[in-house]
Amino acid sequence: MAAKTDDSGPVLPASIESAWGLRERPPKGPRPGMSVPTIVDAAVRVADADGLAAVSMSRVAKELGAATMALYRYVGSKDELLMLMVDTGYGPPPGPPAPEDDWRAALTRWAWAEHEALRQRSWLLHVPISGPPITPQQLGWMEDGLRCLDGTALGEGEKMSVLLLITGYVRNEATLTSQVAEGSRAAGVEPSEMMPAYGRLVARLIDPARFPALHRVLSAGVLAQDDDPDDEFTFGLDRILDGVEALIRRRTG
Amino acid sequence: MAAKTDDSGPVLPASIESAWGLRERPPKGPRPGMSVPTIVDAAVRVADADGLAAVSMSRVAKELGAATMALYRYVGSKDELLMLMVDTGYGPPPGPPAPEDDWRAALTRWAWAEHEALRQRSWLLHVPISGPPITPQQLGWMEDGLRCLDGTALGEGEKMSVLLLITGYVRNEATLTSQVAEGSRAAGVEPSEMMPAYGRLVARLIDPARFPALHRVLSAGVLAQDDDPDDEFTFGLDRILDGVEALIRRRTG
DNA sequence: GCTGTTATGCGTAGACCATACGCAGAACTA
DNA sequence: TAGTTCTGCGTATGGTCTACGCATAACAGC
Repeated sequence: MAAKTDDSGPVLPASIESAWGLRERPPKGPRPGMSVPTIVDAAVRVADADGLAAVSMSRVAKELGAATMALYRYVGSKDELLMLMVDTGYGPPPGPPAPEDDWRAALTRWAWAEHEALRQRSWLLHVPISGPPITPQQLGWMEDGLRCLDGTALGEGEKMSVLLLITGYVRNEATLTSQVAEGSRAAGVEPSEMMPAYGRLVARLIDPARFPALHRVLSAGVLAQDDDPDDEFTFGLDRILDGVEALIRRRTG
Repeated sequence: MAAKTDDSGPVLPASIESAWGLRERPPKGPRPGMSVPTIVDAAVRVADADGLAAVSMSRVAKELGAATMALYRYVGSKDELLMLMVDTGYGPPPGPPAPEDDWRAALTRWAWAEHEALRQRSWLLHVPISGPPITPQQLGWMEDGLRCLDGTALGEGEKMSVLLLITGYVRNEATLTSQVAEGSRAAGVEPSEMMPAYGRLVARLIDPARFPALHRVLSAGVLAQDDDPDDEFTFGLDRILDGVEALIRRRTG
């Protein structure tokens, strides 16, 4: 009752509304010298080049040859800019599933597409997300994911839950992978030597009597050689899809 | 070959080494007026009260009646302090699995324990984690998790992968839940009205022809009533454990 | 063509932030 | 007692976001 909830729901930031094509420009006043997409593209360029930490309002403005405060005519806050950066950073959604794919193949392809987007733009993982997706492309990804489950016997709520489960997994796995990469760059170590070095460090720290299971894992050489991160990704994804498959079979049969 | 890798592996920050009980204090000089645990506790207190964003070096120092720069004698940087905050924020690990529990019950209990820790201290989710765990309690959680899989036919590497899968899921689910809570607080909306409001907003934005699957989900009223977040958590966890169970059966049989 | 309205570009300034550096003094060793 | 070493912390630098307000440009209506 506190907020305006007549039929419009929560208030949408102006820049997001314009991303949906709502809200046309009033004809008065001087022509804008920039546009929201221009600013977002510049911010994405900065993040691509120097990481998310380099994205400051002044840096983005410099990229455009504009003054810092000029940006605030287009985006309401830095957080709003970040949300729009995420939207364009993911890129266009992967498209509907191929007709010859069953739900599992389609969902696998979808997960790999998100994985690839996050691999190319690892700064996406560092953007603090502050709510469910409301930008056009983000919802486009959701749409394409939901379509993968179209033919199945799952309820609509279950489809959504499954998608949430998978996108969460993809994000998480990508986060771990990029942390290894960034850590190795920061420490000046070969990426292939990162996990082995971590294994040696933990082995040196822990007392085998207090950490028997961990000690056993390390003794088995689990972290000693660098595994292909893609194998790790496939492993977890297949476990989850096995679980989803079990549910679908139960609903079908 | 670039870094010092004789037998010590990567260099450990001083405050972390002292958390493991290594590195005793040299006997010279004035007695320290504070200690690392004192500082970390104060920082945790600030985060508990006002969120992670309120944790600045000056705020923590004020909490202790000390000067800002005094903290830097104990922790090398704010990031180091954050790492130590996470270690104590999680609290002690849940302990080894109960003898009467099978792996699935044990792992479920472990996941709920982490879920609960993250629910009580949602600022833990906002700490940018910058690498695999190296602090004592963090590795303690890992140890207790690995023990849940002790009797199974999984390989050591598979146990680690399963644990990574589950802890990632728990974190992800907790993140989503806390975002809803924080969003409702920020918007001044009842938490139970948050997801329905989101559903109405998305329904208003999307064109049913371009987003048919999404439209169908919303029409089915998926977001209309607020589901119990615990049910959502249980759903995803059971899917993952079903997948793990399938793997264990394959390895056993 | 003139006037009023409105939107833009952006300069200034305030309130934070992390942290590099260096100095005064305390507590130990020899 | 002299020398060494470590603590506490004041000062200063360079960065952040953004509130506010002013000059100006472009349109609408008369």
